[in-house]
Amino acid sequence: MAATGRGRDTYHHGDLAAALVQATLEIVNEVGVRGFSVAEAARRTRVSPAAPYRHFADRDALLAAAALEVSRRLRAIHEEAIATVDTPQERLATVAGSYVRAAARYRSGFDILNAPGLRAAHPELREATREFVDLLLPSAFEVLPPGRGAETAVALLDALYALARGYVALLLDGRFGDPGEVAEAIAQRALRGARALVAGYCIPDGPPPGGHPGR
Amino acid sequence: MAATGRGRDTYHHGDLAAALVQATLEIVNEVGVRGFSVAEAARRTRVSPAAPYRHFADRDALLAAAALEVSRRLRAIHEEAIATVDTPQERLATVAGSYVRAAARYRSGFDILNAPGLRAAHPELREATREFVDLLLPSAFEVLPPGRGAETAVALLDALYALARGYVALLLDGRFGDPGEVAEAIAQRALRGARALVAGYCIPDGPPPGGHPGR
DNA sequence: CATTCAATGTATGAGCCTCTCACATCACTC
DNA sequence: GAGTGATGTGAGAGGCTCATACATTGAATG
Repeated sequence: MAATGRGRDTYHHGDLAAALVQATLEIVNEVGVRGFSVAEAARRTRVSPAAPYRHFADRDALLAAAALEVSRRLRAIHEEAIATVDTPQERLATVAGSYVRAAARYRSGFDILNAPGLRAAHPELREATREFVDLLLPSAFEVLPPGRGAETAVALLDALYALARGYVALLLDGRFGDPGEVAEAIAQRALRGARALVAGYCIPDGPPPGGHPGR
Repeated sequence: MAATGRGRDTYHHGDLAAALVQATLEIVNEVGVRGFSVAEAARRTRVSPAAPYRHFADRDALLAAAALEVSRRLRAIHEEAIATVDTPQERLATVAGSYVRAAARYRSGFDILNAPGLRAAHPELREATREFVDLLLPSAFEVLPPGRGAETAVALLDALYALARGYVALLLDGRFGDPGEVAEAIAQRALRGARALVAGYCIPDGPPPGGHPGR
Protein backbone atom coordinates (compact mmCIF):
# COMPACT_ATOMS: atom_id res chain seq x y z
CA MET A 1 0.00 0.00 0.00
CA ALA A 2 1.05 3.55 -0.56
CA ALA A 3 0.11 4.09 3.05
CA THR A 4 3.61 3.12 4.06
CA GLY A 5 4.78 6.40 2.57
CA ARG A 6 8.32 5.28 1.92
CA GLY A 7 9.21 6.85 -1.36
CA ARG A 8 12.27 4.86 -2.26
CA ASP A 9 14.90 4.42 0.44
CA THR A 10 14.23 0.77 0.90
CA TYR A 11 14.73 -2.13 -1.42
CA HIS A 12 11.00 -2.39 -1.96
CA HIS A 13 9.22 0.59 -3.34
CA GLY A 14 6.01 0.62 -1.39
CA ASP A 15 3.50 1.18 -4.17
CA LEU A 16 5.28 0.74 -7.43
CA ALA A 17 2.17 0.04 -9.47
CA ALA A 18 0.59 3.40 -8.63
CA ALA A 19 3.88 5.23 -9.04
CA LEU A 20 4.32 3.72 -12.49
CA VAL A 21 0.85 4.77 -13.54
CA GLN A 22 1.60 8.30 -12.39
CA ALA A 23 4.91 8.33 -14.25
CA THR A 24 3.16 7.00 -17.33
CA LEU A 25 0.70 9.89 -17.30
CA GLU A 26 3.53 12.37 -17.01
CA ILE A 27 5.60 10.81 -19.76
CA VAL A 28 2.70 10.60 -22.17
CA ASN A 29 1.96 14.20 -21.41
CA GLU A 30 5.45 15.13 -22.52
CA VAL A 31 6.15 12.88 -25.48
CA GLY A 32 2.86 11.26 -26.43
CA VAL A 33 1.83 7.64 -26.38
CA ARG A 34 4.26 6.69 -29.08
CA GLY A 35 7.17 8.23 -27.24
CA PHE A 36 6.30 6.46 -24.03
CA SER A 37 8.42 3.53 -22.91
CA VAL A 38 8.24 1.22 -19.94
CA ALA A 39 11.96 1.72 -19.46
CA GLU A 40 11.50 5.46 -19.04
CA ALA A 41 8.70 4.95 -16.53
CA ALA A 42 10.98 2.65 -14.56
CA ARG A 43 13.78 5.21 -14.68
CA ARG A 44 11.58 7.96 -13.29
CA THR A 45 10.41 5.70 -10.53
CA ARG A 46 14.03 4.84 -9.73
CA VAL A 47 13.55 1.20 -10.32
CA SER A 48 15.21 -1.32 -12.61
CA PRO A 49 13.86 -1.72 -16.15
CA ALA A 50 12.49 -5.15 -15.31
CA ALA A 51 10.58 -4.15 -12.18
CA PRO A 52 7.44 -2.90 -13.93
CA TYR A 53 6.90 -6.34 -15.36
CA ARG A 54 6.18 -7.61 -11.85
CA HIS A 55 3.04 -5.50 -11.90
CA PHE A 56 2.04 -5.23 -15.55
CA ALA A 57 2.11 -7.97 -18.13
CA ASP A 58 3.44 -5.71 -20.85
CA ARG A 59 3.64 -2.17 -22.10
CA ASP A 60 0.03 -2.06 -23.15
CA ALA A 61 -1.14 -3.26 -19.76
CA LEU A 62 0.59 -0.33 -18.10
CA LEU A 63 -0.94 2.05 -20.61
CA ALA A 64 -4.33 0.49 -20.02
CA ALA A 65 -3.96 0.99 -16.27
CA ALA A 66 -3.14 4.62 -16.89
CA ALA A 67 -6.14 4.91 -19.18
CA LEU A 68 -8.34 3.47 -16.47
CA GLU A 69 -7.08 6.08 -14.05
CA VAL A 70 -7.86 8.76 -16.60
CA SER A 71 -11.36 7.48 -17.14
CA ARG A 72 -11.94 7.58 -13.40
CA ARG A 73 -10.98 11.23 -13.24
CA LEU A 74 -13.06 11.90 -16.31
CA ARG A 75 -16.08 10.38 -14.71
CA ALA A 76 -15.72 12.65 -11.72
CA ILE A 77 -15.55 15.67 -14.01
CA HIS A 78 -18.71 14.63 -15.80
CA GLU A 79 -20.63 13.92 -12.65
CA GLU A 80 -19.84 17.41 -11.53
CA ALA A 81 -20.87 18.91 -14.87
CA ILE A 82 -24.15 17.02 -14.82
CA ALA A 83 -24.97 18.06 -11.30
CA THR A 84 -25.20 21.72 -12.27
CA VAL A 85 -27.90 21.17 -14.86
CA ASP A 86 -31.62 20.80 -14.41
CA THR A 87 -33.32 19.58 -17.55
CA PRO A 88 -32.45 16.18 -19.02
CA GLN A 89 -31.99 17.75 -22.45
CA GLU A 90 -29.32 20.09 -21.22
CA ARG A 91 -27.83 17.39 -19.04
CA LEU A 92 -27.14 15.30 -22.13
CA ALA A 93 -25.82 18.20 -24.16
CA THR A 94 -23.67 19.55 -21.36
CA VAL A 95 -21.65 16.39 -21.15
CA ALA A 96 -20.53 16.78 -24.76
CA GLY A 97 -19.15 20.21 -23.96
CA SER A 98 -17.47 19.13 -20.76
CA TYR A 99 -15.92 16.19 -22.58
CA VAL A 100 -14.26 18.51 -25.07
CA ARG A 101 -13.14 20.86 -22.33
CA ALA A 102 -11.64 18.00 -20.37
CA ALA A 103 -9.79 16.81 -23.45
CA ALA A 104 -7.99 20.12 -23.77
CA ARG A 105 -6.99 20.09 -20.13
CA TYR A 106 -5.99 16.44 -19.86
CA ARG A 107 -4.51 16.05 -23.29
CA SER A 108 -2.27 13.16 -22.36
CA GLY A 109 -5.06 11.19 -20.81
CA PHE A 110 -7.09 11.29 -23.98
CA ASP A 111 -4.12 10.26 -26.04
CA ILE A 112 -3.95 7.11 -23.98
CA LEU A 113 -7.67 6.58 -23.76
CA ASN A 114 -7.99 6.77 -27.52
CA ALA A 115 -4.83 4.92 -28.41
CA PRO A 116 -5.78 2.61 -31.26
CA GLY A 117 -6.38 -0.94 -30.18
CA LEU A 118 -6.03 -0.37 -26.45
CA ARG A 119 -9.76 -0.33 -25.84
CA ALA A 120 -10.30 -3.25 -28.15
CA ALA A 121 -7.73 -5.30 -26.23
CA HIS A 122 -8.63 -4.34 -22.67
CA PRO A 123 -12.20 -5.11 -21.63
CA GLU A 124 -11.91 -3.15 -18.39
CA LEU A 125 -11.68 0.01 -20.45
CA ARG A 126 -14.85 -0.81 -22.29
CA GLU A 127 -16.43 -1.54 -18.94
CA ALA A 128 -15.54 1.96 -17.76
CA THR A 129 -17.30 3.36 -20.81
CA ARG A 130 -20.38 1.36 -20.02
CA GLU A 131 -20.54 2.78 -16.51
CA PHE A 132 -20.42 6.17 -18.10
CA VAL A 133 -23.37 5.33 -20.27
CA ASP A 134 -25.32 4.20 -17.21
CA LEU A 135 -24.75 7.63 -15.77
CA LEU A 136 -26.72 9.25 -18.57
CA LEU A 137 -29.23 6.59 -19.49
CA PRO A 138 -31.97 7.99 -17.19
CA SER A 139 -31.71 11.38 -18.83
CA ALA A 140 -31.92 9.82 -22.27
CA PHE A 141 -35.12 8.00 -21.34
CA GLU A 142 -36.65 11.12 -19.91
CA VAL A 143 -35.97 13.00 -23.09
CA LEU A 144 -37.26 10.54 -25.64
CA PRO A 145 -40.92 10.35 -26.63
CA PRO A 146 -42.70 7.75 -24.55
CA GLY A 147 -42.75 4.30 -26.06
CA ARG A 148 -39.16 4.38 -27.27
CA GLY A 149 -37.19 1.37 -26.14
CA ALA A 150 -33.86 1.19 -24.40
CA GLU A 151 -32.24 0.64 -27.76
CA THR A 152 -33.11 4.11 -28.91
CA ALA A 153 -31.87 5.63 -25.67
CA VAL A 154 -28.55 3.88 -26.06
CA ALA A 155 -28.39 4.95 -29.69
CA LEU A 156 -28.87 8.56 -28.67
CA LEU A 157 -26.09 8.30 -26.13
CA ASP A 158 -23.84 6.67 -28.71
CA ALA A 159 -24.52 9.54 -31.08
CA LEU A 160 -23.63 12.09 -28.41
CA TYR A 161 -20.52 10.17 -27.51
CA ALA A 162 -19.50 9.89 -31.15
CA LEU A 163 -19.96 13.62 -31.70
CA ALA A 164 -17.92 14.53 -28.63
CA ARG A 165 -15.20 12.07 -29.37
CA GLY A 166 -14.96 13.23 -32.94
CA TYR A 167 -14.61 16.84 -31.86
CA VAL A 168 -11.91 15.80 -29.43
CA ALA A 169 -10.04 13.96 -32.16
CA LEU A 170 -10.16 17.00 -34.43
CA LEU A 171 -9.23 19.32 -31.60
CA LEU A 172 -6.20 17.29 -30.56
CA ASP A 173 -5.13 16.92 -34.18
CA GLY A 174 -4.75 20.66 -34.29
CA ARG A 175 -7.55 20.94 -36.84
CA PHE A 176 -8.70 24.20 -35.26
CA GLY A 177 -5.34 25.58 -34.18
CA ASP A 178 -3.79 25.45 -30.75
CA PRO A 179 -6.00 23.11 -28.70
CA GLY A 180 -5.65 25.16 -25.55
CA GLU A 181 -6.76 28.36 -27.22
CA VAL A 182 -9.74 27.11 -29.16
CA ALA A 183 -10.97 24.55 -26.65
CA GLU A 184 -13.77 26.70 -25.28
CA ALA A 185 -15.05 27.63 -28.73
CA ILE A 186 -15.06 24.02 -29.81
CA ALA A 187 -16.76 22.97 -26.61
CA GLN A 188 -19.53 25.41 -27.48
CA ARG A 189 -19.83 23.89 -30.91
CA ALA A 190 -20.02 20.44 -29.42
CA LEU A 191 -22.71 21.69 -27.08
CA ARG A 192 -24.69 23.09 -29.94
CA GLY A 193 -24.27 19.94 -32.01
CA ALA A 194 -25.34 17.85 -29.07
CA ARG A 195 -28.51 19.90 -28.68
CA ALA A 196 -29.29 19.33 -32.33
CA LEU A 197 -28.79 15.60 -31.92
CA VAL A 198 -31.03 15.44 -28.86
CA ALA A 199 -33.68 17.41 -30.69
CA GLY A 200 -33.39 15.12 -33.68
CA TYR A 201 -33.92 12.03 -31.58
CA CYS A 202 -36.92 13.58 -29.85
CA ILE A 203 -39.07 13.93 -32.93
CA PRO A 204 -42.06 11.78 -31.93
CA ASP A 205 -42.13 9.87 -35.18
CA GLY A 206 -38.47 10.02 -35.92
CA PRO A 207 -37.38 9.00 -39.41
CA PRO A 208 -37.48 5.28 -39.95
CA PRO A 209 -34.05 4.10 -38.88
CA GLY A 210 -33.76 2.76 -42.39
CA GLY A 211 -31.77 -0.13 -41.05
CA HIS A 212 -32.59 -1.41 -37.61
CA PRO A 213 -29.84 -0.41 -35.23
CA GLY A 214 -27.62 -3.27 -34.22
CA ARG A 215 -28.26 -5.09 -30.99
CA MET B 1 3.52 -2.11 -59.22
CA ALA B 2 6.98 -1.23 -60.29
CA ALA B 3 6.68 1.33 -63.00
CA THR B 4 9.46 -0.32 -64.95
CA GLY B 5 7.91 -3.70 -64.46
CA ARG B 6 10.93 -5.38 -62.97
CA GLY B 7 9.67 -6.77 -59.69
CA ARG B 8 12.95 -7.57 -58.02
CA ASP B 9 15.46 -9.44 -60.09
CA THR B 10 17.75 -6.52 -60.43
CA TYR B 11 19.78 -4.67 -57.86
CA HIS B 12 17.43 -1.74 -58.07
CA HIS B 13 13.84 -2.32 -57.25
CA GLY B 14 12.04 -0.19 -59.78
CA ASP B 15 9.51 1.56 -57.59
CA LEU B 16 10.43 0.88 -54.03
CA ALA B 17 8.55 3.83 -52.59
CA ALA B 18 5.20 2.66 -53.92
CA ALA B 19 5.91 -0.94 -53.00
CA LEU B 20 6.70 0.12 -49.44
CA VAL B 21 3.48 2.06 -49.14
CA GLN B 22 1.57 -0.97 -50.36
CA ALA B 23 3.38 -3.24 -47.90
CA THR B 24 2.67 -0.75 -45.13
CA LEU B 25 -1.05 -0.89 -45.82
CA GLU B 26 -0.98 -4.67 -45.71
CA ILE B 27 1.04 -4.87 -42.53
CA VAL B 28 -1.10 -2.35 -40.70
CA ASN B 29 -4.13 -4.29 -41.84
CA GLU B 30 -2.74 -7.38 -40.15
CA VAL B 31 -1.14 -6.10 -36.97
CA GLY B 32 -2.25 -2.50 -36.54
CA VAL B 33 -0.23 0.66 -36.56
CA ARG B 34 1.58 -0.23 -33.39
CA GLY B 35 2.65 -3.58 -34.76
CA PHE B 36 3.97 -2.04 -37.94
CA SER B 37 7.70 -1.72 -38.42
CA VAL B 38 9.82 -0.33 -41.21
CA ALA B 39 11.95 -3.46 -40.99
CA GLU B 40 8.98 -5.68 -41.75
CA ALA B 41 7.96 -3.54 -44.70
CA ALA B 42 11.51 -3.87 -46.03
CA ARG B 43 11.42 -7.61 -45.53
CA ARG B 44 8.22 -8.01 -47.50
CA THR B 45 9.62 -5.90 -50.29
CA ARG B 46 12.77 -8.06 -50.29
CA VAL B 47 15.01 -5.20 -49.58
CA SER B 48 17.54 -4.46 -46.85
CA PRO B 49 16.29 -2.87 -43.61
CA ALA B 50 18.02 0.37 -44.44
CA ALA B 51 16.66 0.77 -47.96
CA PRO B 52 13.36 2.41 -46.98
CA TYR B 53 15.27 5.29 -45.47
CA ARG B 54 16.36 6.29 -48.94
CA HIS B 55 12.75 7.17 -49.66
CA PHE B 56 11.27 8.12 -46.30
CA ALA B 57 12.88 10.18 -43.59
CA ASP B 58 11.61 7.98 -40.81
CA ARG B 59 8.94 5.55 -39.76
CA ASP B 60 6.30 8.22 -39.44
CA ALA B 61 7.02 9.56 -42.90
CA LEU B 62 6.28 6.16 -44.39
CA LEU B 63 3.09 5.92 -42.38
CA ALA B 64 2.12 9.40 -43.50
CA ALA B 65 2.66 8.44 -47.13
CA ALA B 66 0.41 5.45 -46.60
CA ALA B 67 -2.16 7.69 -44.94
CA LEU B 68 -2.07 10.02 -47.90
CA GLU B 69 -2.73 7.10 -50.23
CA VAL B 70 -5.67 6.12 -48.06
CA SER B 71 -7.11 9.60 -48.08
CA ARG B 72 -6.89 9.64 -51.86
CA ARG B 73 -8.94 6.46 -52.09
CA LEU B 74 -11.32 7.82 -49.51
CA ARG B 75 -11.91 10.93 -51.50
CA ALA B 76 -12.80 8.89 -54.53
CA ILE B 77 -15.31 6.93 -52.48
CA HIS B 78 -16.94 10.08 -51.22
CA GLU B 79 -17.12 11.72 -54.59
CA GLU B 80 -18.98 8.69 -55.82
CA ALA B 81 -21.33 8.69 -52.83
CA ILE B 82 -22.11 12.35 -53.29
CA ALA B 83 -22.79 11.96 -56.98
CA THR B 84 -25.79 9.71 -56.37
CA VAL B 85 -27.62 12.26 -54.23
CA ASP B 86 -29.74 15.20 -55.31
CA THR B 87 -30.54 17.50 -52.41
CA PRO B 88 -27.75 19.27 -50.57
CA GLN B 89 -29.20 18.14 -47.24
CA GLU B 90 -28.92 14.51 -48.16
CA ARG B 91 -25.59 15.08 -49.82
CA LEU B 92 -24.16 16.24 -46.51
CA ALA B 93 -25.75 13.46 -44.52
CA THR B 94 -24.81 10.77 -46.99
CA VAL B 95 -21.14 11.44 -46.60
CA ALA B 96 -21.30 10.62 -42.89
CA GLY B 97 -22.74 7.22 -43.70
CA SER B 98 -20.30 6.49 -46.46
CA TYR B 99 -17.44 7.51 -44.18
CA VAL B 100 -18.46 4.90 -41.62
CA ARG B 101 -18.95 2.27 -44.29
CA ALA B 102 -15.53 2.98 -45.74
CA ALA B 103 -13.98 2.69 -42.29
CA ALA B 104 -15.26 -0.85 -41.91
CA ARG B 105 -13.92 -1.84 -45.30
CA TYR B 106 -10.56 -0.11 -45.11
CA ARG B 107 -9.92 -0.65 -41.45
CA SER B 108 -6.16 -0.39 -41.74
CA GLY B 109 -6.31 2.86 -43.59
CA PHE B 110 -8.29 4.52 -40.85
CA ASP B 111 -5.94 3.24 -38.20
CA ILE B 112 -3.16 5.07 -39.95
CA LEU B 113 -5.18 8.13 -40.83
CA ASN B 114 -6.19 8.56 -37.21
CA ALA B 115 -2.91 7.61 -35.62
CA PRO B 116 -2.33 10.14 -32.88
CA GLY B 117 0.09 12.87 -33.81
CA LEU B 118 0.53 11.87 -37.44
CA ARG B 119 -1.86 14.51 -38.73
CA ALA B 120 -0.44 17.08 -36.40
CA ALA B 121 3.08 16.42 -37.66
CA HIS B 122 2.39 16.09 -41.40
CA PRO B 123 0.79 19.13 -43.01
CA GLU B 124 0.10 17.31 -46.26
CA LEU B 125 -2.44 15.19 -44.39
CA ARG B 126 -4.25 18.24 -43.10
CA GLU B 127 -4.17 19.58 -46.63
CA ALA B 128 -5.96 16.47 -47.81
CA THR B 129 -8.66 17.09 -45.23
CA ARG B 130 -9.09 20.64 -46.43
CA GLU B 131 -9.65 19.46 -49.99
CA PHE B 132 -12.32 17.22 -48.62
CA VAL B 133 -14.02 20.16 -46.93
CA ASP B 134 -13.97 22.09 -50.19
CA LEU B 135 -15.84 19.24 -51.77
CA LEU B 136 -18.82 19.79 -49.47
CA LEU B 137 -18.72 23.50 -48.81
CA PRO B 138 -21.13 24.37 -51.63
CA SER B 139 -23.73 22.01 -50.24
CA ALA B 140 -23.33 23.48 -46.79
CA PHE B 141 -23.95 26.97 -48.11
CA GLU B 142 -26.98 25.87 -50.02
CA VAL B 143 -28.48 24.32 -46.94
CA LEU B 144 -27.99 27.12 -44.47
CA PRO B 145 -30.48 29.96 -44.12
CA PRO B 146 -29.38 32.89 -46.23
CA GLY B 147 -27.17 35.39 -44.52
CA ARG B 148 -25.05 32.85 -42.71
CA GLY B 149 -21.35 33.37 -43.25
CA ALA B 150 -18.70 30.94 -44.32
CA GLU B 151 -17.85 30.34 -40.70
CA THR B 152 -21.17 28.73 -40.02
CA ALA B 153 -20.88 26.56 -43.10
CA VAL B 154 -17.47 25.34 -42.01
CA ALA B 155 -18.78 24.78 -38.50
CA LEU B 156 -21.55 22.59 -39.87
CA LEU B 157 -19.06 20.54 -41.87
CA ASP B 158 -16.85 20.21 -38.82
CA ALA B 159 -19.80 18.94 -36.83
CA LEU B 160 -20.61 16.34 -39.49
CA TYR B 161 -16.99 15.32 -39.69
CA ALA B 162 -16.75 15.04 -35.92
CA LEU B 163 -19.86 12.89 -35.74
CA ALA B 164 -18.64 10.55 -38.46
CA ARG B 165 -15.16 10.31 -37.07
CA GLY B 166 -16.49 9.60 -33.60
CA TYR B 167 -18.68 6.80 -34.89
CA VAL B 168 -15.71 5.37 -36.71
CA ALA B 169 -13.61 5.46 -33.57
CA LEU B 170 -16.31 3.66 -31.60
CA LEU B 171 -16.87 1.18 -34.39
CA LEU B 172 -13.21 0.30 -34.73
CA ASP B 173 -12.86 0.06 -30.96
CA GLY B 174 -15.33 -2.75 -31.08
CA ARG B 175 -17.86 -0.74 -29.09
CA PHE B 176 -20.71 -2.25 -31.09
CA GLY B 177 -19.30 -5.72 -31.65
CA ASP B 178 -17.54 -7.00 -34.74
CA PRO B 179 -16.96 -3.97 -36.96
CA GLY B 180 -17.64 -5.87 -40.14
CA GLU B 181 -21.01 -7.10 -38.94
CA VAL B 182 -22.44 -3.94 -37.48
CA ALA B 183 -20.95 -1.50 -39.96
CA GLU B 184 -24.13 -1.03 -41.97
CA ALA B 185 -26.26 -0.47 -38.89
CA ILE B 186 -23.83 2.08 -37.54
CA ALA B 187 -23.62 3.78 -40.90
CA GLN B 188 -27.38 4.21 -40.71
CA ARG B 189 -27.10 5.72 -37.28
CA ALA B 190 -24.45 8.10 -38.52
CA LEU B 191 -26.74 9.02 -41.38
CA ARG B 192 -29.58 9.72 -39.01
CA GLY B 193 -27.38 11.72 -36.68
CA ALA B 194 -26.03 13.71 -39.60
CA ARG B 195 -29.57 14.59 -40.70
CA ALA B 196 -30.30 15.83 -37.20
CA LEU B 197 -27.18 17.97 -37.25
CA VAL B 198 -28.01 19.48 -40.60
CA ALA B 199 -31.53 20.21 -39.43
CA GLY B 200 -30.18 21.77 -36.24
CA TYR B 201 -27.92 24.12 -38.16
CA CYS B 202 -30.73 25.14 -40.47
CA ILE B 203 -32.92 26.67 -37.80
CA PRO B 204 -33.13 30.25 -39.07
CA ASP B 205 -32.55 31.84 -35.68
CA GLY B 206 -30.14 29.31 -34.32
CA PRO B 207 -28.10 30.41 -31.33
CA PRO B 208 -25.05 32.52 -32.16
CA PRO B 209 -21.93 30.39 -32.53
CA GLY B 210 -20.46 31.46 -29.22
CA GLY B 211 -23.95 31.54 -27.86
CA HIS B 212 -25.20 31.23 -24.34
CA PRO B 213 -27.20 28.18 -23.40
CA GLY B 214 -30.32 30.22 -22.73
CA ARG B 215 -33.53 28.35 -23.32
C1' DC C 1 31.38 3.55 -76.76
C1' DA C 2 33.61 4.68 -72.43
C1' DT C 3 33.11 7.44 -68.55
C1' DT C 4 31.08 9.63 -65.00
C1' DC C 5 27.51 10.60 -61.63
C1' DA C 6 23.36 10.67 -59.11
C1' DA C 7 20.15 7.63 -57.41
C1' DT C 8 19.30 3.58 -55.13
C1' DG C 9 20.27 -0.52 -52.44
C1' DT C 10 23.58 -2.95 -48.83
C1' DA C 11 26.40 -3.79 -44.75
C1' DT C 12 27.41 -2.71 -40.39
C1' DG C 13 26.65 -1.06 -36.10
C1' DA C 14 25.30 2.06 -32.10
C1' DG C 15 21.73 2.75 -29.05
C1' DC C 16 17.26 1.97 -27.34
C1' DC C 17 13.38 -0.92 -26.20
C1' DT C 18 10.59 -5.08 -24.62
C1' DC C 19 10.39 -8.90 -22.07
C1' DT C 20 12.59 -13.31 -19.75
C1' DC C 21 14.98 -15.81 -16.22
C1' DA C 22 17.71 -16.70 -12.39
C1' DC C 23 18.83 -14.55 -8.18
C1' DA C 24 18.65 -11.03 -4.14
C1' DT C 25 16.08 -8.78 -0.64
C1' DC C 26 12.44 -7.89 2.36
C1' DA C 27 7.70 -8.11 5.01
C1' DC C 28 5.13 -11.40 7.40
C1' DT C 29 3.75 -15.43 9.72
C1' DC C 30 4.18 -19.18 12.86
C1' DG D 1 14.18 -16.59 14.11
C1' DA D 2 13.27 -19.53 10.10
C1' DG D 3 10.55 -20.08 6.20
C1' DT D 4 8.03 -18.15 2.35
C1' DG D 5 5.88 -15.40 -1.09
C1' DA D 6 6.02 -10.94 -3.09
C1' DT D 7 8.85 -7.60 -5.07
C1' DG D 8 13.08 -5.68 -7.05
C1' DT D 9 17.83 -6.54 -9.63
C1' DG D 10 21.18 -8.03 -13.16
C1' DA D 11 22.20 -9.79 -17.27
C1' DG D 12 20.95 -10.71 -21.71
C1' DA D 13 18.39 -12.30 -26.11
C1' DG D 14 16.24 -10.46 -29.87
C1' DG D 15 14.08 -6.74 -32.40
C1' DC D 16 13.71 -2.06 -34.02
C1' DT D 17 15.18 2.73 -35.74
C1' DC D 18 18.29 5.20 -37.96
C1' DA D 19 23.27 6.90 -39.38
C1' DT D 20 27.26 6.12 -42.07
C1' DA D 21 30.25 4.25 -45.37
C1' DC D 22 30.27 1.44 -49.40
C1' DA D 23 28.41 -1.17 -53.75
C1' DT D 24 25.72 -1.23 -57.94
C1' DT D 25 23.55 0.48 -61.81
C1' DG D 26 20.83 3.28 -65.46
C1' DA D 27 21.47 7.39 -67.94
C1' DA D 28 23.60 11.43 -69.51
C1' DT D 29 27.69 13.16 -71.61
C1' DG D 30 31.52 13.62 -74.47
